[in-house]
Amino acid sequence: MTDLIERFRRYYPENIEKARSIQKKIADKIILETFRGRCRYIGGIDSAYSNNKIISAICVYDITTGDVINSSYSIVECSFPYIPTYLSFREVPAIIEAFINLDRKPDLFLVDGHGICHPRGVGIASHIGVVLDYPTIGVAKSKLVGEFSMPGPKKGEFSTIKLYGEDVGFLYRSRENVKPIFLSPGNKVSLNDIIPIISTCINKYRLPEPIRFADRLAGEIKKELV
DNA sequence: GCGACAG
DNA sequence: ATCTTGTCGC
Repeated sequence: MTDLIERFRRYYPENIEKARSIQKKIADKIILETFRGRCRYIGGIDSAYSNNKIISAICVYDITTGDVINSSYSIVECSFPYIPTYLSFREVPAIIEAFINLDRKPDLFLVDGHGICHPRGVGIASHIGVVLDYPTIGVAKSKLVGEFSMPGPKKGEFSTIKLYGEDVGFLYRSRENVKPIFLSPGNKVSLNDIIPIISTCINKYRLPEPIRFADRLAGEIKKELV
């Protein structure tokens, strides 16, 4: 816990100018090894905004029952503007606080946004994965960078996303005839791990269940805020 | 210089 | 992300 706070501070810039060098330090810490742990409780992380506040929510989903066994959230004043490729500095403070508020920690996290599919290999899922020292997978709804072709129209079809000539993720058709989602490793998982893991928590919707629940929770908190 | 650009 | 009603389609 004190380690967590320490890592959070070490990787948080004092100003926008230092954000880029911080990202490079985080990138050096990313581990892309095969995930060996249990994969039953999957956490979903998503954020919502209200005025100048960020509401981050976490829901822990049990893939064997389909239930959310625990959840938490935090409300934090925005301390960083939204700048493409620097999204994580805006949301990480609130996410860390929500994580601290979470009683039952999951086996890994699904984060709303990209992982290593990022210009410097440090999307929000990777940033959070390094700060929490946790396995994370990035699940984004739209493109940031990379080259790819569209996957087939059937559920489960996918294509590879390349960046600087290397494979960094997948475009995954999570539901028939629906716009595919962008998947990439965040931290402590390999490229080959992510589709099998994601498929265990996709039901009848485009986004995986843990993220859908987190999205809904953040939205509810936002409503009660007024 | 021009276009692209997670949430 | 957010502002927003109805509406077309499975």
